[in-house]
Amino acid sequence: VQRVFAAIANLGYEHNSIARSLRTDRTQIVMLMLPDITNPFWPEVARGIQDIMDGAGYSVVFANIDWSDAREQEFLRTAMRMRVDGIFINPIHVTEDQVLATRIPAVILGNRPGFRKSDMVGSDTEMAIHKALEYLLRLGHQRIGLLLGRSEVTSGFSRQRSFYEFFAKNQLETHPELVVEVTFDNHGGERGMRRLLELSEIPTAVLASNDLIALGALQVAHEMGYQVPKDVSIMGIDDIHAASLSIPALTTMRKPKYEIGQKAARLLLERMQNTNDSLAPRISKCPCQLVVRASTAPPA
Amino acid sequence: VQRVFAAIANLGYEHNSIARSLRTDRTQIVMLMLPDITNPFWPEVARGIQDIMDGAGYSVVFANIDWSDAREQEFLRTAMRMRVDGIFINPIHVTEDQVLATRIPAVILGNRPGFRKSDMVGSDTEMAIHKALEYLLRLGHQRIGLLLGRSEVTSGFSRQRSFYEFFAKNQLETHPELVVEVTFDNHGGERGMRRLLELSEIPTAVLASNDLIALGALQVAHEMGYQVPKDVSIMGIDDIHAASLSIPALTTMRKPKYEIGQKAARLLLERMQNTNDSLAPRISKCPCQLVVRASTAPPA
DNA sequence: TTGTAAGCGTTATCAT
DNA sequence: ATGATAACGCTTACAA
Repeated sequence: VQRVFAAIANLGYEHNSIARSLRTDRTQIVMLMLPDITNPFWPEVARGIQDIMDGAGYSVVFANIDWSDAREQEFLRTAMRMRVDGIFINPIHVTEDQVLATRIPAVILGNRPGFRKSDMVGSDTEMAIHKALEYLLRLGHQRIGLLLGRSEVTSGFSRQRSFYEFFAKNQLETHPELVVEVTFDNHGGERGMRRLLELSEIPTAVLASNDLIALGALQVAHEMGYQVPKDVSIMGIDDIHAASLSIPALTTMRKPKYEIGQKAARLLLERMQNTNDSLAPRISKCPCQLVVRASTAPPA
Repeated sequence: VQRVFAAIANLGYEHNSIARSLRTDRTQIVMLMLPDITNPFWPEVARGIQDIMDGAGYSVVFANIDWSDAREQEFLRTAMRMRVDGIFINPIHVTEDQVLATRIPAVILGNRPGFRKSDMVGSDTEMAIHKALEYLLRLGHQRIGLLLGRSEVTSGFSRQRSFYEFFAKNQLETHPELVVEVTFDNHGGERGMRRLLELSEIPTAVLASNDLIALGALQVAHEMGYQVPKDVSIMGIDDIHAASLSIPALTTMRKPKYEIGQKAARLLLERMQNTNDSLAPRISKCPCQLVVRASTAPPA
């Protein structure tokens, strides 16, 4: 018997998980669908997911959607074909019905008001914006610009609403010309900041929807001869790695990326266990944390 | 018959690729094994790989090794268990024999002298260093520091050799104290740069093994009150996205990341077709390109 | 052309 | 306990 085992080991035999999957209808594979693997925000949540899923015996497979509608649809079908046991998705074009139609347990990454029957884990964007504006106000800023990331997804709008809510609550006057809608990357930040700095009266501080945008804004401010934070403060949201490397280093609201990943993984594991049981959908919004670095200061 | 098809479509039926794989012994899945999904270098080569593999009907699965020996071994076994049709790997601890033992067609990403029987596609590091040093020399720099990324892998050593070769060829005197070995991340760059700037006579230019290191160095130079590039020039290698966002933007050697991915994918496809045929191992080193930005200038 | 049956490597079930 | 056998859903080879 021992010799048989030895022989088995020597021949490099690996259990055929294909056959097992055919029999058990479980693949021990989950798919993580992301709009853009290039965005430095995701790798860390991916790591949180992986660390939990690994422990539960699952392999995590990444799908790179690249903001494409067709690819997102296609990967949803691929997930069905592969018979993956679960899905993590930051949905862009896809609707909740389409996700549910796969009949694969899924957890939504991010805030998607349209997904009411699904587990969802994101960060508390409203709170992040509130805290950020509060901080800028405390520094003495009154004239605050907003570089508002905008995509097909609704989160852009909710950010805008948070912004106006805060202004109303603090009895500050709003300046519509200080709110600029931009794409979610650094090009958007560059274009948006250029517009803000071409105003006759520029803002004393600028808050961006994410760090990529803020970094683009920083770059443009520098090019146009403005000193940050002396002439204008700039602040981001996310706390991606690059935010600590810029000069000046970026003040930002840190999202608990790793924890988001962990929490999502735990939700999916539960969901996969209670298969026929109708577990109520849970949504969790992780709190953000102010990280003060060098890109913000009191107005001149 | 049409009604049957309609019913099939409505029920969201997807072909069971598990059963097919069991029968055909092909999964149409390839695995991409990376040491650190967080490093902004990889996403773009991943995209090159995906675009080609997608076209050939393969799904690309990412494995995040996280620099861990155990995980690397484990994922190699997972690849066998999953019966993936091919592997892309940037190997860290794993030997060529271990990869060959899986009997899965593989392409090596990067330069690994130890892998003599495998297809390999990386960038021409020697040439990159040569071109970089040549450029700094042309600017008038004589006293050049080197922040040498160091890992278990041998590429660090070959970079060091390129460095000394270049100095010998140009009859420049070498200063051993100007060569500092650091880890491959921005912390390494910070620590290394601090050491260089604490020397009684600091270098007029610093070349780093990658952009992450260079960005860390930039940060420290700024903290310690040195102006870049006036007081000291800093240069990186890779041209990651963040390199264009730093202030000053980083001069660097651009590696053709997307093309590397494409070429690797094409090699793997060939290798998977000529299964029993003994195709000779091909190694390709993609040329790097100088990208001049704002972090380099003639010495004061 | 159309249809039938064997077989892929497991796991689960049912006898022994 | 131990061992034989059916079944998972597909592909393919062969028969009608």
